[in-house]
Amino acid sequence: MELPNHAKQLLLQLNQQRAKGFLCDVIIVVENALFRAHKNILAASSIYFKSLVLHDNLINLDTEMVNPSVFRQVLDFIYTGKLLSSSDQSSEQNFTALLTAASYLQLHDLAALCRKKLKRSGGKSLPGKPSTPGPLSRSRLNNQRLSTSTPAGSKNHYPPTPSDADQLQPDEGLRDKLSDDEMFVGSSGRNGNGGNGSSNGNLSSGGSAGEPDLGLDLSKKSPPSAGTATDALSPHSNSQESPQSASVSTTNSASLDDSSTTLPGVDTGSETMELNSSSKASEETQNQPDGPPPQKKSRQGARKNEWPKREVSGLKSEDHERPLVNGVIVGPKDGRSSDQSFQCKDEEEGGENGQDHTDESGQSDGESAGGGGGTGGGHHSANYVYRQEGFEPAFGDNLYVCIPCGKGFPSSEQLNAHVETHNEDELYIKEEGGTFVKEEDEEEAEDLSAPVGPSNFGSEARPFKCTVCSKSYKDPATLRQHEKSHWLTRPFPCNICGKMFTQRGTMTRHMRSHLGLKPFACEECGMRFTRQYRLTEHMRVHSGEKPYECQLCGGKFTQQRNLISHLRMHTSPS
DNA sequence: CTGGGGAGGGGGCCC
DNA sequence: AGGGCCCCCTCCCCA
Repeated sequence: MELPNHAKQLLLQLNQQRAKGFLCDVIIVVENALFRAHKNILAASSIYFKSLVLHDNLINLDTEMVNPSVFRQVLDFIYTGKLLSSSDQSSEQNFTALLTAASYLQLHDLAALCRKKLKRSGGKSLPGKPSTPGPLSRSRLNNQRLSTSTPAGSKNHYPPTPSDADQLQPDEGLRDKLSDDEMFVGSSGRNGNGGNGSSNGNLSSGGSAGEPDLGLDLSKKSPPSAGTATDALSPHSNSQESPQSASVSTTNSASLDDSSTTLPGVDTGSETMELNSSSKASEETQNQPDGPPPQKKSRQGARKNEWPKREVSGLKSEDHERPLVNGVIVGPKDGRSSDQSFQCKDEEEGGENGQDHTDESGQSDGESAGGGGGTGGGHHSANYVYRQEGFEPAFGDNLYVCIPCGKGFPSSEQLNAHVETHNEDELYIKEEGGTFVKEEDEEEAEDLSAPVGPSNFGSEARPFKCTVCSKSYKDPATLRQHEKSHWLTRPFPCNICGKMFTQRGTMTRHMRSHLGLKPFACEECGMRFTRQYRLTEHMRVHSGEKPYECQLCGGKFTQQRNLISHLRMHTSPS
């Protein structure tokens, strides 16, 4: 007995899950676009992927071999077995680029399809038989981010394979959607212009039309100096428009059960080439032993100049021994900052209690930040859930659901507005009995650290007082911002690891750390930093300035934090 | 081996 | 939204 459509339905489900980022456990970085996927699927489609995903949760692909647009098609193909080419993609160049990418990624079936297509269209410029990436290219391909820079100008040309570069033109058709401003921030090509200008208000807005439909764009600003392709990754945190779902633009929030539809995002009228079930190239390869293990990341080697030391917090390859839950490495690492479990946006997934992270928070050092949890139990009565904004396009209408009343809203703003109509008390973390357990702890911590009482910082008028902790603020916006720290559910999730934040800015900053985006460069030594403040601190290393002095021993320090830790030495009992 | 200092990095939070 | 600062963790180096 055999279920006729089993495989197809399964794939459909997987693809829908990919669209939502559900259970995705690997991120593929192509230039500055991120794609999430499932390791199993990738490993099943290519031995090359198989070797990559074995040890890494973050994979950088060679931008000379594949560009985001092409990779999107590739990923679609992997998940659907169909080659979807819309009108602007069916050009010969596109197939050539696809063929190059397929060869590079050892997607033999896809390569065969492309070759067939090119042959049919009389293409004369077939790139040679796919030369599987040998050890040489492999090492170059994998984790390219480890190199401190990409060849200048590389951002501007796609494919050229080493051997057929002359035949492969940069595919304008592919690039048309990828405006430099939107997609490339601070690549090496921008050196010298100080780059900051591009205030690409990237938090994009883009919406539909030119939206590159590539994963996350985390553009921040052009780095002041030499950048790398990886630098270019930039936060685009406006996840609202973020096209994470791009590759499979689900047309509605069809639940996972809804398997009856054809894949959303399949452009009607687009040409579809389907993979023959008989093709077996990949099958053969799958049975081969694993390829060489992906290159190990250098670990703290030359610390000074190893710039993306921690490309992906929580997704570091060293972490692969720790349990992986929904794409996020969990479990104790340093006992403090273990990532929270990926919080699935799906309503289907257990009502979002996504409170898994409470456990994590509980383990963490009890930092005062509201921690989204720590109240124990991991379940709370009031729960306002914001859909992960980055995936908004994938869900259609009413993506943001207010759990208590079940109403859906099309935007976080509307949900926010709605949430405020509820009794305020519901917004706060309560125990069953309604006491603010965590907050009490927080209060203490804050009181201890605060030189003055929480309600009177300084002498200026602070008329806006928090009803929970009685801190007061000058303006209502700040108060509202603060009050979010008391909310049960943090409204800003990281699209990559699912960690939740109370402030959007913190989340976007966090996202940059995933991507190793370091826009601030030291002119003296070239060292790069994620934040201006860090650069400022760092510059004291060069200037020799040590503004922080210990009143007890006269010791001087370049950084305040080191003075503080020094002071602890004086005050500690031992 | 250990303790202290220097420094990179992350998150929280206020402005 | 972004800047700036605080706090914490961690790693490396060195005495």
